[in-house]
This record gives sequence, C-alpha cells and structure tokens, in this order.
Amino acid sequence: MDTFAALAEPTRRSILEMLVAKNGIAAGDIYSRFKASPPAISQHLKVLKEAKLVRVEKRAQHRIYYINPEPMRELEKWIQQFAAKMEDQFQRLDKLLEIEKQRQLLVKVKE
Amino acid sequence: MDTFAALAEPTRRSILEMLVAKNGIAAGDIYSRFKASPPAISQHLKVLKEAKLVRVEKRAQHRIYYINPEPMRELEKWIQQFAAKMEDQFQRLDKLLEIEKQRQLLVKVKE
DNA sequence: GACTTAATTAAGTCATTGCTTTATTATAAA
DNA sequence: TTTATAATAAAGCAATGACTTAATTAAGTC
Repeated sequence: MDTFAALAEPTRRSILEMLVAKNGIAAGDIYSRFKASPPAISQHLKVLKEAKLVRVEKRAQHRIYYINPEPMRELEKWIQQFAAKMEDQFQRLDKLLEIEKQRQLLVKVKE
Repeated sequence: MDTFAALAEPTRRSILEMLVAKNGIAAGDIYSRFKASPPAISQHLKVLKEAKLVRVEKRAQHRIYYINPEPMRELEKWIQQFAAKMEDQFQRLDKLLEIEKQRQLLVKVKE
C-alpha cells in the first residue's frame, strides 16, 4: 500500500486529477501545466508509474499517460473499511453515553 | 489535505489501526507495541496530532490518544469523488469500444 | 523533598526526496 | 544525414524525514 506515499505529494495529486479529467495526456502537455521543470515532472510521473497509479503508452517520441484504476480502487476499499470501523466505534460510544444519561436520571428520581 | 503525508508512513498507519480497534490508548501502551524507541513513536504521534488525525487527553502523567474522525471522513469523500470520476471515464471508454465493435461487425457484413 | 514513572523535547545522524542543470536517447522532419 | 522535437536519465544539492541517545518536564509516591 505505497499508494499513500505517491499521493502525499501535491504535484502528483494534480497530475492524477488532470488524468481523471481527461485520460491519455502526453508528457509534454503535463509538463506545460506546471512551473517546475520538465525533468521534475518526469520524476513525479516515474513515481506514479512505479506505484502503478498510471501507465504509459509510446507513440513515436511521445509518451501518453493514462490512469491505472486498480490502486485507487484498493485505496478506496481500505479507507472505507477504516471509516466503517471508526463509525462503529463512535456509535458504540454514543450508546454508552445514552445509557449513562438514563442512569443519571434514575439517580435523580430516587433523591 | 495533508492527511496523505501523515498516512504515508506505515508506523503511523499502524497506530491509527490500533486506535480504531480500541479508542483511547495511553502513549506508553502505544510505545510498547513497537520496537522503535518511545521518542520515535512520540514523534509519529506528534505528526498525527498535527494532522488532526488524533487528539490527546491528559490524565495525570498519562497522555491518552483518541482517533479524531473528521480528516478520515474528508479523505473518504475525496477518494470516493476521485474514484467516481475515474469509473465514469472507464464506462465512457467501454461504450466507445462497444460502438466500435458494432461498427466492425457492420463492415464484415458488407464484405 | 528525594525518587519513580510517563512522556516529550533536544540534538545529532543518515537516508530519502524534490528540485535544478546538463547530458542522452530516440523518433521525425528537412 | 544533419537538425529539431519529446522525453528521460544522470549528477549534484538543499531540505525534510525517521531514527537514535541524552536531557527535560511534570505528576505521583515514599
């Protein structure tokens, strides 16, 4: 799950947002939308590629980048499961608090 | 959205998993489940705290750590939206491919 | 008030990251 | 077959990150 590390960098998230808006973008078209140098962006693309978040196709000298959906789907699953456990926990807590509130009321009635 | 940076580190994810299994754990009990030194873990807790992924309560000399649910909920939203756009895109692509397949069949019929 | 316990802060080290500029590689076009 | 275009690889550097050990802070206990 090193998807997180790849997503930790804002430029890389921007690149992915570009690709999810329009899949299949040439490296040069990606470079031109950032003020950092082409090699800098190329290195980010490499990280994304190694994390399998994108894949590349060769078209003459061009490299066309595409979203690779699997890692994001897995990440979504991970987060959903985590969030589910989390909400469970808070719901249990709410119930405990509710019971305690009732108990306090009883104590008052007895006084 | 620097939740990603906080989640990029595996030890920090483990800590969160601990907390989602049982909310409210003293720092010392967290330390003891890792082979890294207490200060190392303490520093991770600091990062999680700064990312608002956890909050702390003081109990005498003890520090009790709790999950703070908001950032994870936001992250879940972000990923869901991203994944939705992504699936949209692939569905559009599938439709194009389907149309193309039909076109090819027509060509064959005409031959 | 000295002593223990719990946790963190401080200081220093080493590896990794993100960037730069320069150099290569590979295809296309003249 | 030179020249231009597209993209990446290489090398170097400053900043950051994750750890360590030693020192400090704060509360509780004897």
